[in-house]
Amino acid sequence: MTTSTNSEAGNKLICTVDVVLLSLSEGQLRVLLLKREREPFAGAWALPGGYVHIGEDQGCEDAAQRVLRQKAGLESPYLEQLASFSGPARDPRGWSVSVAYFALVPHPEEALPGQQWLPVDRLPQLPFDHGSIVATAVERVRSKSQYSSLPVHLCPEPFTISQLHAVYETLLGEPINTVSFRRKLDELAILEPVVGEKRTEGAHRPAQLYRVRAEFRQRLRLVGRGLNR
Amino acid sequence: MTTSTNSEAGNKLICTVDVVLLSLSEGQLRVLLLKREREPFAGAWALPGGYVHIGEDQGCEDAAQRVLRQKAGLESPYLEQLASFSGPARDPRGWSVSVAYFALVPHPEEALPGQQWLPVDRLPQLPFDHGSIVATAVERVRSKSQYSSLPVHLCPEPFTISQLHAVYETLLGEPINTVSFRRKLDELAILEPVVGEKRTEGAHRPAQLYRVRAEFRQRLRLVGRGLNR
DNA sequence: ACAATAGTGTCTGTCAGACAATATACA
DNA sequence: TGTATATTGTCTGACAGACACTATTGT
Repeated sequence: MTTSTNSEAGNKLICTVDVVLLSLSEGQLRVLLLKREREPFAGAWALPGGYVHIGEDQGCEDAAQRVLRQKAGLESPYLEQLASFSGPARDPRGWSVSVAYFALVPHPEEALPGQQWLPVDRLPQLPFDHGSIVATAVERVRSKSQYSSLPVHLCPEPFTISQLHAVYETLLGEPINTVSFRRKLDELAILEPVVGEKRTEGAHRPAQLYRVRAEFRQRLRLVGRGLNR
Repeated sequence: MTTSTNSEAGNKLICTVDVVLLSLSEGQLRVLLLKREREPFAGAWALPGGYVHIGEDQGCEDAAQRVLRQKAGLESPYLEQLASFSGPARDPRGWSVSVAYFALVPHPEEALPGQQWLPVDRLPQLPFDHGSIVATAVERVRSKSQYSSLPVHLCPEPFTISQLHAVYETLLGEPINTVSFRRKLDELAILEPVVGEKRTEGAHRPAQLYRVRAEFRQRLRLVGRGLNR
């Protein structure tokens, strides 16, 4: 067994980024998977990802934004570093480090060819360790939803309080008191009302529309004592 | 400008780990710095860190444990992944990714030669981006202290509730209600009393000694609604 | 008018913080 | 006995959850 030295040829280390792009549709949290065009795992559905381009990227977050732009056509969704995954076996090409990010977007109209939005609770086996990466991201998002404004990034603007309420309930998997929810949103002061109103299907009072205030478009807001659940 | 390709020679990517080892002494949160023996920044005080050894390490966490063992002589403190730091400029040797970890230990008797424990609030300029890494770690630890059992790893066992209380107050920087604190510890059920008792300096009732229950030596315990402050 | 959802006002139980009482050591 | 800190018991204010009431639309 060779005593490993710093970073010599022959035993190259691979460095990639992977992005867990999440969205909400049909009452389910879904993740974007792409059909891989190259080996390894060509033809399999996997997370969007790619090599860090050291001539081009100013950091791994840059690389993640580039991957999102090039492979999912997205410009600047809410993006946050998740964790790094590493080891000799996770990628058949060799010892690898993947810096994983997660991003949240309102659900797009339709998936492009080679794209698929699958419910995170019913995923097939994924290549590499993408299964664990998705699981980690989902856990993080559900956890942060308990005490932050993170989920607003899943709502297409403008949205009603009821819509946002439903989003939180889906993520947390249990009912949230509507009165408390409104109170919290008030305290947080991340939303601003939009002039127009909105009417739902049926015959009832229309709901005020809101959008996220610019200051919180990229930054989160943490709540003092959670949503209290 | 070259269109960057995957990971060809000439433009090698560097992959390292860095560890923010934290401890509490004289009422201050302190970080371990080591005098660098090699370039770059030979002679400067910096975080313990090193290359990932792909022939030896089973992952970056392994590498971090190895660094702690070899450079600080520690066996298995509480260790958690912090974040990854990357970019073309953070390391003069080239485009680099560092997977950073933080670890908590009771303050050791004395620093070995070439080691130094400096207060995190009064650090000099550090090489690389070690200043940001430490800042991120401190923020994470302070934040987690609000709602988890993380700080127990800073107390030399066995310890009294009063000691632990002081640790929390130091980390959070404000007084914590003693009654609430005891109640929370009770709920958490992470501590178990040790047979012997302890007497402090003066003349007063001795305090019960506790240690962390084995189940929580490596895992954290989260509190429902924080320590409520 | 009726149905249905949006939004608000008010009461109640729970829990963190304050305060006070008790416990137990050494001097 | 006196002093100092540990530990426990009890009261109180703040706030989340429940409930009920008002608002506003289409049918």
